[in-house]
Amino acid sequence: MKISTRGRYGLKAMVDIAENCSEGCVSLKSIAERTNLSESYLEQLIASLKKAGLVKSTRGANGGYTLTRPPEDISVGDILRVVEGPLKLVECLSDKESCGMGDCSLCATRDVWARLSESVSEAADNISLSELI
Amino acid sequence: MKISTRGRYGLKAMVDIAENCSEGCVSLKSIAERTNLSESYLEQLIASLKKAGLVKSTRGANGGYTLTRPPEDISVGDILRVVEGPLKLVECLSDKESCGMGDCSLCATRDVWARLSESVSEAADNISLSELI
DNA sequence: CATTATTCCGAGTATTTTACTCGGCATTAA
DNA sequence: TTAATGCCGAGTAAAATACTCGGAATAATG
Repeated sequence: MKISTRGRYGLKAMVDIAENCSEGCVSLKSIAERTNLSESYLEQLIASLKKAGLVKSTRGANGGYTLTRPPEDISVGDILRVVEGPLKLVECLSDKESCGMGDCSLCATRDVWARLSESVSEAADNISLSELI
Repeated sequence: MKISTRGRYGLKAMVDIAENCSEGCVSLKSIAERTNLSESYLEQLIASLKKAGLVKSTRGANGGYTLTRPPEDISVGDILRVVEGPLKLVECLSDKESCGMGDCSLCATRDVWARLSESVSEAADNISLSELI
């Protein structure tokens, strides 16, 4: 039960953007340099973040990325859901069809996963990006 | 960020044992039949649970497994730690060496993972096996 | 207008992890 | 002695992860 590099790098990238976007925007290259992460891989992650509306971009020379909202309005949960997918510890909490035949709401253990997932989710929603800079 | 089959099946198996071990012990085969999981795969998981002291076995004909403690004294956290490994969302919380060079306690995001991990852990420790039967 | 810095896009690939399977030995009840 | 079980170690197929790469589109700058 680990967070993948998408989650780890994605959060690092967002922290970096938040820390450096005060004047204009930050280029992918500079993010990669500061965070010491692969530029091409970061590109993918930031594409997701952009699609989800957490960052916006300007193209061309001097282009780059900025946050769309102030860091206090962006939670770790917002970020993780974008780069990691739903904060649910088992598939069947997001997708009812996924638990094979039978009604998975009858499964004794399902409620366990729901409670654990809820607890991560809540914790993640209660940490804002502004706390990390 | 998903629980693997080890976690899912492991918990199911423990619930099954708890539900059926009242008179003597339950065989691997019967667990596999009731839970509809692969016998040989379950064997591995139960081996871990045994090694960790959550179940004990008797060999030979009529053998099988039982809990070592009453189900109210076994938490979901106990079980998950055995089959899934430490309930830490990133490696560097269990193994300091794992975060490459540099002191990872300085990493701004580390505390995030610590808080989220703590929150899963706490939730898991507060659900006992007896609640699931 | 040419050049350069940048984002954007889609596809491809190597590595790692997961999720198993299998064969055979060891032990014990009947 | 036989049959039912647990025990052990190794092997393997599939899936997911963690990337890389090449090139097109866009915009500032000289």
